[in-house]
Amino acid sequence: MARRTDIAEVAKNARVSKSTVSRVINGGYASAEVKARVAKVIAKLGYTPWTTARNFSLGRAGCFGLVMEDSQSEWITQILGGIEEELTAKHISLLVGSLVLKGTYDATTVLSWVRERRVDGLIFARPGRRERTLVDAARKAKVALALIAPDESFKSGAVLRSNNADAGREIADHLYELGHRRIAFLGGPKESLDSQQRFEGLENGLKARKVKLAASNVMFAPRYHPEEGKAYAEKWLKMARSRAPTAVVLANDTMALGFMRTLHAQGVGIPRDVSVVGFDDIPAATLFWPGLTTVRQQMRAMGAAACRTLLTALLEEQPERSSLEFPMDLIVRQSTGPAPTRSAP
Amino acid sequence: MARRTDIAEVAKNARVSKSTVSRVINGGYASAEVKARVAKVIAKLGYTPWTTARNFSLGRAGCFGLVMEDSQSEWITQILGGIEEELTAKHISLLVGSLVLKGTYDATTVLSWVRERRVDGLIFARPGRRERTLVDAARKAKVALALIAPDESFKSGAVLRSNNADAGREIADHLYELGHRRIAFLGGPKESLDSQQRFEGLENGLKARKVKLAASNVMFAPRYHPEEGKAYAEKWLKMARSRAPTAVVLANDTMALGFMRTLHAQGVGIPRDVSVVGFDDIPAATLFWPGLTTVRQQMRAMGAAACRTLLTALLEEQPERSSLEFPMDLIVRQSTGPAPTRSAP
DNA sequence: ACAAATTCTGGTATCGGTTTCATAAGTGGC
DNA sequence: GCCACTTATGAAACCGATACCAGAATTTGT
Repeated sequence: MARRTDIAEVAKNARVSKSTVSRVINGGYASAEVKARVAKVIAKLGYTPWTTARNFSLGRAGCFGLVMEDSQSEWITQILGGIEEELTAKHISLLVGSLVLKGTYDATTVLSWVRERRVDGLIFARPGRRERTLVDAARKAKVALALIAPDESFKSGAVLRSNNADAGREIADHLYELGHRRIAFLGGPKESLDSQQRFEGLENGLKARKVKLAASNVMFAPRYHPEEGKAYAEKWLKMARSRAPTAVVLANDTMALGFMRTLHAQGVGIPRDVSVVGFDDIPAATLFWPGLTTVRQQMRAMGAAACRTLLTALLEEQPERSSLEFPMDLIVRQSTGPAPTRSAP
Repeated sequence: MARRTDIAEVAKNARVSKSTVSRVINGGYASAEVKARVAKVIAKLGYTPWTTARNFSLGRAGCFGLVMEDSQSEWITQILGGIEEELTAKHISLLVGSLVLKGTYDATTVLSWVRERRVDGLIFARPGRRERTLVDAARKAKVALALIAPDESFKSGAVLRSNNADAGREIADHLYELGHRRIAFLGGPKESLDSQQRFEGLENGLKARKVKLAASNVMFAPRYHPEEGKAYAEKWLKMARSRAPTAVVLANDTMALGFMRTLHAQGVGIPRDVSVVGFDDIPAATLFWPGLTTVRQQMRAMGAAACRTLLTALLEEQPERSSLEFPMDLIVRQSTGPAPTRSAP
């Protein structure tokens, strides 16, 4: 088994020292003549530095870890797309680390990344409550952190978040302009900041239009789940048409789809009888009929930004400490339409 | 900045040599007394070997690479779940490698894993045509391979695949028992082996029941896409009810949902007027009304198996060379029902 | 023209593990 | 009680890159 060519072999062939070869590769002092000669030898031998050796020498891991919950995996494509983009663009090609799925809340993997592999940074993609202890542990271990989260209370690390409040306001405008005045909101768990912020945005947006959300039309479900949408749909069906909300905003798409699915099965027309708005723009949102009006998060951009902050922290040795807000994009599909005229038969 | 404790420090504290500490950790000769003493010191100092150094010394990368297409990302949760399971169970805790998404067919990342990082193995999750060149390149580079693919023509590496044919037959039985005799199949691209095998299974299953698939009821779409399902739905709507298939099998769920969505919008009842079966069991399959009857692949098990073969190849230094077939699970939901009675008004 | 600063280069130490080798101490067979 | 074999242990080499340092060559400044 022929050994792979190493830096010493290149040095020998180019009649220079290992140090010089290293400098040519990484950009230190080197005369034009030597640079050219070494480059030629490298090309001829097809030499590539061995990443592991380089990382070992530099005292790095050469990778970031990405942590996310199972249920968040809808976004993974986008987040990873953003990360890839950022890392391959850099001359220092760090490898995207790993990804953990914790069906059985298994923190050991993540902790082993920190303790044993000593990753150069951790990206938490939309950590839930259970992940908070992990985030704290990571912070204690002084790993560079980037959090894609609505939470502003994190005391260190970069925080990337979507502007839920603006999105809520935008939805308010959209619905108002369609003539809706009786609007309902079904949030996720009370502790979910996303849910809270989305609600507040909606409420403020409506308030600016002098529309009030009736307290009875504001609810919070214990979990983001289609069944919760279904439960609310059943409640909606029991209301007198003259009092039922003409538009319902649900804090995420799965709930919204559960809601629509149930109404649909009962012959309720969407948006004829009620308009529906979700959050997140999951793939299924387009597959449905009618297509779900929803709000998209710039996950790709957030993934890229997370990476960028970790990279600067790593290269410039300064702790990352920033907070960035990303606008959300309202995607109007067919599930929202003009409010039904009050005088129905 | 206090340096992390290294093996030398442990050795000093336990009054033994580095070699001995290493042996205690990795299981070489060591007297019971020494083992205990070293273990105690390790616990006291909270020592953990640095993965990068270990890998460097062993000449390994300590990670596998996972390659998949954007569009395949529906399965990522399951595949990764299986991989995680397998790796964390092993005492030799290899880190799950990375994941690439090639919106712009970017092979450089994967090739850099092989050339620079020198990954210990590559897992290709359902590689498409474009990935074939990558697979070939990887094979040429003599990296251990595990392919989650329907293709049996791969000459080396482990191949994990779903038993599409059996699934096709199972669907045939299911539909036959519901009374369906006029059945249609809409496949994916002609070159897609998955699609072919699914079709053949269905055809054979029906043949065994003496039911023939009319040639006009067998089509192959140029891509797996909801629009193709929609196009076929429009065709279906134009057929005379007495000649239109009473059940349609589509080669994947997105097409099936596109099909259902279009019919639904036109007031066609499912399964009252036509039964629908898909393949893959994507998350959206449950969100729809009616829920889509489909076939689930054991992605988790396949991910785990892929890992296992790579691990044995790595540890026992023998090239992996195997082929495993996994049964698929028919998930009956509401989109299939009794065939409509022939004598409709 | 000479000192100072800058550019260039090679030798050697270094990162933190594992592995080889030599040697020592037990262990068992006959 | 001697030889062969297994078990224990430490010293030193090693993996392949980068970093530091000293010295040589070149450029710059006055």
